[in-house]
Amino acid sequence: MPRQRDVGAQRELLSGAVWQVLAAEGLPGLTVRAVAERAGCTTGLVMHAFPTKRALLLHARDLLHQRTAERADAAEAAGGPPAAVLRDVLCHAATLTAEAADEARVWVGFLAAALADPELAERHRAHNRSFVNRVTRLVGAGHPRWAHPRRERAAKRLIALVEGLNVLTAADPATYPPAVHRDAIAAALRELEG
Amino acid sequence: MPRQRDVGAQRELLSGAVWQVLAAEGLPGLTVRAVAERAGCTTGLVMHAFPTKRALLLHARDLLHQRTAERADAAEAAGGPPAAVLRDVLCHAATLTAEAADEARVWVGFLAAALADPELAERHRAHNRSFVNRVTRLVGAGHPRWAHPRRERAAKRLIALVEGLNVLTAADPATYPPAVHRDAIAAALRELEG
DNA sequence: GTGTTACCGTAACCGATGTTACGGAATGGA
DNA sequence: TCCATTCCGTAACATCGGTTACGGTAACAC
Repeated sequence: MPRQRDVGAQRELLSGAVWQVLAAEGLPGLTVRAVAERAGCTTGLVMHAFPTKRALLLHARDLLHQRTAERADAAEAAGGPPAAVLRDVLCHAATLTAEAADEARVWVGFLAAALADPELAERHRAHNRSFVNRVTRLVGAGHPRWAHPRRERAAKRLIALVEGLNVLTAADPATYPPAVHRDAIAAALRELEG
Repeated sequence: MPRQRDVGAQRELLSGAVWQVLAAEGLPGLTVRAVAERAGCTTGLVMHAFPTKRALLLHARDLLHQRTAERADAAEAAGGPPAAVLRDVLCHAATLTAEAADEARVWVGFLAAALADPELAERHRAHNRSFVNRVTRLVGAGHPRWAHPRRERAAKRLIALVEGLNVLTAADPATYPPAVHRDAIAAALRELEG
């Protein structure tokens, strides 16, 4: 039984390379060769770790979802008053750091790819809906008297605001610095409370 | 002097074909051949109307900007109380119709392309900034006492909300029907007035 | 140390894509 | 009617991208 490999670790490494390429070169630059180069290997390893390029993209998409969900879980687990938890979760989804800016560019790349790939689109919807559910729950924690539809509408507004800022920031960071994100989130939450 | 052509009309036709391909096939499907087929011609005409594929994209992008600006101008020209004008302009930017849904998908395609093309990115920023200026002006019409920075922050929040909804709707129209757009715009404007 | 076996780098293949060059066809004037 | 000239479809070219197949190489068992 000769040398063994850790397929899971390889796939995570390659998914990370996918993110880097998407952040640096955009969707048109996302080739198997570019991913291999970022990962420090050749296309041979890539095509042995994944049956096809689409499988690589799907894995990278799912892993991104998982990572962001973990961060949101952590923000929730920190506890505190409902309004503060909601604010923290939204801030973790916003573009307040350089890494978050990269992530926003990656997110746009995946979104554009999803508009041409039903399976990728399905993952996108599943991810976004689970985020809507999370924020709906957090809104409900601060407003127990509100009926579910009202909570959900408020959640969708909050998410749209944050994702819109992320998308706009991806193409024009100078116009949408972190202060704009913070101000927008604060204003939206103020409206929710008042 | 043999047959003459209307180069401008050809370019507009081809730009329309670019939008159709982008809406139907997404950015990966946007090839010169696909555009030619949509336009009912061959790649020969395309490459005679534009020196290169990038020039075609830039023209299509600019034309899209121009059309949306014209619609906003029309909404403004209709007149009425400042709050109503602002609401109408935002509603024209939102995804309330099937054509608007196509447009949102096209917008995502251009955005993803812009993240890999500095010139396309420059056009995107110019367009978005002019929209920020427009909305800032409309906010100011309803709130003459507000200083410019406050108007601009409010405008950026409104635009982020609408664009976020558009982007999310492009991938998941069922979760973000027109009613959600209308509700979000109404709530944001209510907060602005109150 | 040696043999066996899984791993992966190399390199080729094939379709697709942007771009170019040529030639036929259609138009407007003489 | 015929010609000259512009336009654009055809088809080829070079390159690139995803995928595949082969062969060397490195690790583990004995």
